[in-house]
Amino acid sequence: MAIEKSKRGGATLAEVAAAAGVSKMTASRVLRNAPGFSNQTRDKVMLEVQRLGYVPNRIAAAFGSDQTSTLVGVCVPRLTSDLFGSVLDSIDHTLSKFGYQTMIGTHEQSPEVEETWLRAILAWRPAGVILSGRTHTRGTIEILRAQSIPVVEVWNLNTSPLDVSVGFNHYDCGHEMGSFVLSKGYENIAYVGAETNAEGMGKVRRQGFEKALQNAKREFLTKEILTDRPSFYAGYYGTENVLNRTNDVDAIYYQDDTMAVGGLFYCKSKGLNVADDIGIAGWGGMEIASVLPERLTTTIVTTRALGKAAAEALVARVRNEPVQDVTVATTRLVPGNTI
Amino acid sequence: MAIEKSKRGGATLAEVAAAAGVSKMTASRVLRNAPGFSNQTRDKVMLEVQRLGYVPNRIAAAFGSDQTSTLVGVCVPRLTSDLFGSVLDSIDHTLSKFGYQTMIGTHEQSPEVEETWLRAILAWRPAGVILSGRTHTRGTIEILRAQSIPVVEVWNLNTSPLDVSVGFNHYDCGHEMGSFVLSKGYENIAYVGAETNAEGMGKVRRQGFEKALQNAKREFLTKEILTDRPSFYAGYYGTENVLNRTNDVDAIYYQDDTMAVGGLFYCKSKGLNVADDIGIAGWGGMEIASVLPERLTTTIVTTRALGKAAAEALVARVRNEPVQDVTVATTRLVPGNTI
DNA sequence: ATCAATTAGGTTACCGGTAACGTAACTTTC
DNA sequence: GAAAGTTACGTTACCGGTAACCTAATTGAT
Repeated sequence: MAIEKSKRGGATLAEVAAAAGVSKMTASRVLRNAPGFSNQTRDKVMLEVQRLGYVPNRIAAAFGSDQTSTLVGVCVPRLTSDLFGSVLDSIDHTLSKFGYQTMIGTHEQSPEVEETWLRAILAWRPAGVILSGRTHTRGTIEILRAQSIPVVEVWNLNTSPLDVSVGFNHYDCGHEMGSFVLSKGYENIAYVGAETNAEGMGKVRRQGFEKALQNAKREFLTKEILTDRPSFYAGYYGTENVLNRTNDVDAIYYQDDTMAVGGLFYCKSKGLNVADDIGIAGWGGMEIASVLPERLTTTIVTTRALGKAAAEALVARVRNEPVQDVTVATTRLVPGNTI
Repeated sequence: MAIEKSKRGGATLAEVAAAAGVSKMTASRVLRNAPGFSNQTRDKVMLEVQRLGYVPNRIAAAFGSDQTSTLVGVCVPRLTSDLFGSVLDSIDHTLSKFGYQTMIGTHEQSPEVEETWLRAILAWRPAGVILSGRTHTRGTIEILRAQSIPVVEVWNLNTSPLDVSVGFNHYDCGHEMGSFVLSKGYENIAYVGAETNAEGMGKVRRQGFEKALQNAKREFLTKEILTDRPSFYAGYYGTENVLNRTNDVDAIYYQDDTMAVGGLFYCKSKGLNVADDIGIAGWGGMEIASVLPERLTTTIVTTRALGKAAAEALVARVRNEPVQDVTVATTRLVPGNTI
């Protein structure tokens, strides 16, 4: 049974008000729980709302009020990632708890795609936007400034954010892991990552790691950065490339845990003894690690807390409440037995 | 540098029109590429659009036209799943190509949560909604019917859909896998799954599998259905429970590949010889399988094609073009060496 | 050359709420 | 007990586009 499309919707607020014997304005106040009506009036109005099956019209509401909606635009690199998925899920849950609706977009690390998305989203006069790009185009920055709209930059920690930033300190994550790997006696360390359109935060972690190497008068023996999105297979393949290139590598730092796990399986398939023959370190604390025989050395990140903090910061900005400019979400290096 | 919030936005269409020396209506026609203007006029208008940095106001547009927006609501079980993430990503890409914006929600298999989400979304007068719930509340069905809005039910194949259905035939997936596992000589088969609020489509696959067992005068030796969302560890733990319960099991059918992989690692950790001692079959064709030493026997599903088909079906419904009521997305049993 | 069809515009009214303001009845305060 | 709030409404105007309708000029066909 197909439902036919009809332009005319259901009851309007005016009809509800008329049926309840009050003015449109009073009915509006009841529905928004704005002050200025009695309990008796509320009951009358709500009865008619029920009886007529009134569905509020947020388009008209957004139009008629202050020209901003309860929509929030959220743009993440991609949806097929447990990490970003978890952040987005947490953002959406938190926002909806505050009465906002989430409009999504993906940019695959391309600032240009982010700008295109932003232009489309701004036409909806969102209450605010949450971005996750590492860098933004000049156009993105200009239109955000012109629209003077609350912006939360999430995922990466931006010390001079457009507006508010909630993120992980990727540099420190890399640096801490670099120091840790070195402290375990590894000397010839490679990096394996994957980037599609532009550099994501994996690069920053790599730079942090490199800094730790520099402090020990060392550098990456080799770097393998595939033109691909991070995945198990990308880690597998990248490791194959690295190990075919040189036999001297004794440890690999991976862009994230999916790639690390892929690399782990490549090493095992070649009969290498993980940790002894080759050390493996990842980032992200992904769930797969919980079932592997090896305990993966990685950095656990609090994605749900990050999403919640980002959404709460945005709501606070929208409400003109004081907000901390920069919030660091916690990360924790967890030594396993792969390093 | 924080951006201050201001209520007054930028230029309006009237200002653009005045600057270009035409009427509002003509400017509107240019921007929507509606017929009725000359090239010369378009150039004049577009010049002012650029110069004034005009951002179209879709809220006003939706309000002033036919009371439906270019918003589409999409509600999936959860965002932390490669499978659902991939479907959502594909839906979003396809919709945005057609000029629609995606508003998301998650229901965690709870029809009541889906209804709550739907009520909030309908206030935005979306062009249509895409649902993924296996069942809907009476309220959901009633308000969808009352609003007479295009609805695409996705993921599961619904032979009597509310409106349009695009999905996998989960029952056949299960039945096919059941027949396959039996054909390989396995006799004492267990099922391991995970459900949170309510039964998802895993149950339907299980029923299909059970039908195949019944045809061979058999049944599941035991079923382990955890109160959890499917995950690697849930599969690991569920397998532990099953194998602790009985020694007779010679194969396990899992709700999906994440659980199957978790189970695979449990079996290996106990020194079991996969395929010989215990067969393992999953569903979903998830990427992790590409790096495992074992080739997982599973059913590959075309999530991107599913999302694209669902979005295209929705757009066609919105445009009142003919749409097939029920579309089956392809699935393919891929024999590996774990069965 | 004349009439019909097409093209390029303009005019008017309206969508469904909400902000701002006004007002009458009731309550509190000194 | 009168002035000063407070409460519970109603009235008016307006948000920024678009549909529907109308007009004048141009083009095409017979």
